Amino acid sequence: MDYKDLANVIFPDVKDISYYEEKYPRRNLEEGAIVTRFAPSPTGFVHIGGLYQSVIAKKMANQTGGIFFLRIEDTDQKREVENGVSGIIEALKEFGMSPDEGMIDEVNEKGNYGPYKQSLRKEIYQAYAKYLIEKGCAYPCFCKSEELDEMRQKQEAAKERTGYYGVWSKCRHIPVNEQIEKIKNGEKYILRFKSQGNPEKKIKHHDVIKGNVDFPENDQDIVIIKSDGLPTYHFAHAVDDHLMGTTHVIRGDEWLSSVPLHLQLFQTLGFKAPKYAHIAPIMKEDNGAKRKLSKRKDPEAAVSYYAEVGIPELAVDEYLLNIANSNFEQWRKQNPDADMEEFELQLNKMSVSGALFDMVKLLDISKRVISKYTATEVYDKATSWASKYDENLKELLEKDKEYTLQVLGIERGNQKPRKDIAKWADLKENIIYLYDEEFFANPVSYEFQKINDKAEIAKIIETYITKHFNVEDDKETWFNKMKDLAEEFGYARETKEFKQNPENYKGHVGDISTVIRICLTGRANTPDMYEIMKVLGKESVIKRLRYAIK
RNA sequence: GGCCCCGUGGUCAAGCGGUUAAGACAUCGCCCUUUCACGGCGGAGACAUGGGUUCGAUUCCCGUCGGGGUCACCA
Repeated sequence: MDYKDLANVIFPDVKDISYYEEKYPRRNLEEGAIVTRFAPSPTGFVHIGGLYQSVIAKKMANQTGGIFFLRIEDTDQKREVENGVSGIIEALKEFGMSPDEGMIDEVNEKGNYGPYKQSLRKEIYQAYAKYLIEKGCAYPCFCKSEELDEMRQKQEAAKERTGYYGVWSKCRHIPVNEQIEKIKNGEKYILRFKSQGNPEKKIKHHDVIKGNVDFPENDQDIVIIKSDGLPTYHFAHAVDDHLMGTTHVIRGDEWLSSVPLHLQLFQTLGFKAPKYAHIAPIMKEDNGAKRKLSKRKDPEAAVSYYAEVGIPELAVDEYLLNIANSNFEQWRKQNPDADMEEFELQLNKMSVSGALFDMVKLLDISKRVISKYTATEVYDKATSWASKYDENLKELLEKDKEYTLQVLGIERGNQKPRKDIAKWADLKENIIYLYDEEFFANPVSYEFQKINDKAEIAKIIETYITKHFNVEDDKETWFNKMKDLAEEFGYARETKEFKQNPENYKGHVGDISTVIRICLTGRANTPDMYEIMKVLGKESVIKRLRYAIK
């Protein structure tokens, strides 16, 4: 009885690995092309950190003429969620991170290296597990979980390293014929890797992001095939990334300490190891302590949150890119209109430690992104957001599309577009007063500022309406009339004049225009009033002004 | 606790033996402006700490402190 017999008892029916080696030939890509992937569990939930990884992975693949693929890691049935795969695919799509290969919906996929869902690759893993058994590099372990727990407790009590290794790995030393006998007797078992590592020795590893990291060699006989016949993450990672031709494993840095194990796995399987790029997580400050953005505690951890509040996907992508390479913002400043794709991301410039998530900065980026949109783009994007999250806004926008486009076009498209909308959820408050029905239906109470004498205000307004106001005026004329009005009431035509000789005036043109602004809009702060009057039109302007002083 | 990683302004970060220690966001002031937003200019604000090494350390080494990760039949 030898390893070969053992292997045949355990996996009588699986194919030889040569079958898979031929079925999935090396990819024929140019030198330097990066093949990488996003490999989430199908929980239906995409964490901002997952998006972050995808942004980086996709960018690296695109930049080098490589491939970015999506692999679903569903080897833990306990975590299975209904429609978990499509949720991920949809999210990636929204953020422009659709993969080149992999799952395209709940059941279908594209690409020649599939299946891209691990539960469908069971016999592939088993073939390689069989290969390891034959080589004497893997063995069945009959320990029960209670035994394992007990062992761990002993180790802890003795202040020894925990785990299945060295003298603790009792099943490792069971003779082959006994192993076969136990299996034939129906004893339950799982498969473990027979580690050849020596923790006294160090391995040198160069991580693309973290740089040089030295670890003790791995000597843990980790589980490779679980009792349900599915592989553990570690084993699946080695087999899949080998077969799928992954050149760079870009993943969260919680995996960094598994590198010695993974390297060992690749080596004993006879695979060429990929390069590793371990990404620091996005953190959040919590009572003075730092922790990863948490799915349970932090709404902004979910990628869906950004859609809900109406932050454009592009803004989120750019923010993430900015965390990845801080020189992105310099590049953006020099190339304000360039596509994000043109920026060249460098993995080795990434920070080795986790950045605190900065919503304020994201919103700042978002303001810039939105300020660049045309009125039509704002209309389309805002309407699509509103149709999901704000029916009232949707109605408002759609009631008179032409009018809305004018409203959205105020101070837009020029050299210095307004940067006052950070997210679609802010839009309604920003424009609602420009709609007459809303304006008259919900009169806001406001306070006049410098000029607050009712009679004086009425006189100013009446004079403006009868003597000066004309929607046909060009901006300069309009502006001069405002100054004329100021002068008539004893206010300086120019702010500067007033500042130089305040004793000569009751105030300056700004005080007069503020009166009109407040009467017209109910607000002290608005975009350019000339443009607003143009959009409102003659009738509305007069109606509003009269209404205010009646 | 063992192992590993990290510690530059409030935040993100350049710099990596000799710098007036960049820049962005936030903040404050001024300018621009009929208001606001934008934009422009300027201010305040940092090398965790103690020892070395060195002519000279933010940069190199060690300790301390602080932060993070990891030690599953989860990924």
